[in-house]
Amino acid sequence: MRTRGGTAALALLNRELIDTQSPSPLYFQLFTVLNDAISRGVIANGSRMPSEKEISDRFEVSRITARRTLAELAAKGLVVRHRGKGTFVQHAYQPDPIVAPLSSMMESLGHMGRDTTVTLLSKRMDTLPADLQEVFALAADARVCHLVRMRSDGGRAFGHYVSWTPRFDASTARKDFEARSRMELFKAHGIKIARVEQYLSAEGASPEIARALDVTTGKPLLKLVRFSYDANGRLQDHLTARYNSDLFSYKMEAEV
Amino acid sequence: MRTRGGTAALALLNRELIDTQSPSPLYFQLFTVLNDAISRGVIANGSRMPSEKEISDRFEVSRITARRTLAELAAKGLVVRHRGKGTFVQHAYQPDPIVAPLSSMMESLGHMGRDTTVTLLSKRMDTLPADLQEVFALAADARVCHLVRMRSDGGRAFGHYVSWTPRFDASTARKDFEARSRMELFKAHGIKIARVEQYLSAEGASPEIARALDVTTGKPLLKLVRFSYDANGRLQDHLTARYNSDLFSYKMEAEV
DNA sequence: CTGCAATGTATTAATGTTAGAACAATCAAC
DNA sequence: GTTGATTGTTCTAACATTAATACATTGCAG
Repeated sequence: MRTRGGTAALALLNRELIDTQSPSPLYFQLFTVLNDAISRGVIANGSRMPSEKEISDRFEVSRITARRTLAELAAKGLVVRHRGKGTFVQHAYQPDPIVAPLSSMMESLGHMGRDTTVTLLSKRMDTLPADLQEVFALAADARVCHLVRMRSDGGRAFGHYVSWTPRFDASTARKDFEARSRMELFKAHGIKIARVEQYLSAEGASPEIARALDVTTGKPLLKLVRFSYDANGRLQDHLTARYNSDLFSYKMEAEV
Repeated sequence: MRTRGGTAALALLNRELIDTQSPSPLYFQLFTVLNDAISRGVIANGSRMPSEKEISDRFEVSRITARRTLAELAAKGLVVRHRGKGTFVQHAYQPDPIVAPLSSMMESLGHMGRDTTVTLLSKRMDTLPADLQEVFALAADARVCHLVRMRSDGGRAFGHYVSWTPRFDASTARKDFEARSRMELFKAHGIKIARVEQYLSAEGASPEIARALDVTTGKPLLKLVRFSYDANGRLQDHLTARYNSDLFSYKMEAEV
């Protein structure tokens, strides 16, 4: 589906990707473009980056801007620079992005032949945010189990989950949330999910989520919102997942 | 699924949404936040915006920055400002975002009870970009039908499509591409699609696509890439769709 | 009319971004 | 060694962003 490290692919990195009219600094736009290209493997690990002059010519920016861009990449550790030699990608490289089947429950990340781990970032009983109170049809002061989790692959976080589950209580151990699947936890709490509704969209990373996923604020993320209902049509769980789409994408296959 | 114009929803617009450390100007981050809030109806049409002072307090920015933000919104025509009175949302309001079923072919936008129209932006026979040459397994100099289309609802563009279809030729009229469904066109050209593969991810709007969809450059878009194969497993069509997720999202429902 | 809230205007200042230019230092190829 | 390419350093300059402060103008409630 995609080439890796081909010089031809570099041709796709052109002037069209940055916008002189945008209020966002040029060096930062360029940084975003090259950062993504490196972390997706479009520019192969170990290969030479375009020189300051090449960048300044190709993207029609000053050498100052090209230089600043490479300096930011170097500061982030994605490239190393050597006077007289050039700039080289040095990137703890990750394998192909994870492609998950968009199945109904999608808690089946295990069977992708990839070991992913879950980290519990926060767990507390709290009142629902205003926009969820009506969909849960609970009292405004009801305390609901609120989880923030993160899913990683090879030490690199690619998914961020925020969930609200009224029937979960404070008793469940932290380890259970990390080790046991969500479906197991539902079952353990006597919750039977009969129907799920999922919405897919895109959203820029908020500062908090950007920190968790180690991306820049505002980076486009794939967003999934899932409502899980029991047999009585009662909402039992609300999940908002956000994925770094450099590392993760959903796949759907169908015979027609 | 979402509240509209509730004052409670305004509480979600807080300091957490902007990032002082980001190289992107504060006024522009704030503009993005408020722009999205307005165009999604979180701040209702006709309602009063927070005053310069309220914004400057809530987001912890100077009045200058708050002012600049409101000025940008006014310049874009989303709000009107009156000295002594305040700033008011004046927005040709669109109804609820389109929610499309994520079915295998998804050319069935018609049955959402919404009239959407397709505009052909460009049609030409051209050579494939480097990254597609290998997946199509065609000669580098082969000329393939390249379409750029746009889908709108009520005059507002929400989807942008780029497609490559070797079997399409120059003979098909522009009107056919706008009026007839993609499946009909496939059939008319003797193409039988047997299997599709779709990938969902997120991507920032490039300057070109930002213009077409009337959004700011870099705005997170929902991206769908579809490979359509015939019964022989031969790739017959490649489609890249990008959606403004303020106006459009995919929905999946499943009984468990 | 008065007072308050809101936007409009102006000034000053610190800091960041972008560009252009010149020169130094390093490396590799010849 | 010489040459060319590349990064490193140092200037100048123009412009944008952000903040703090003060004051003017308008609309409205009392």
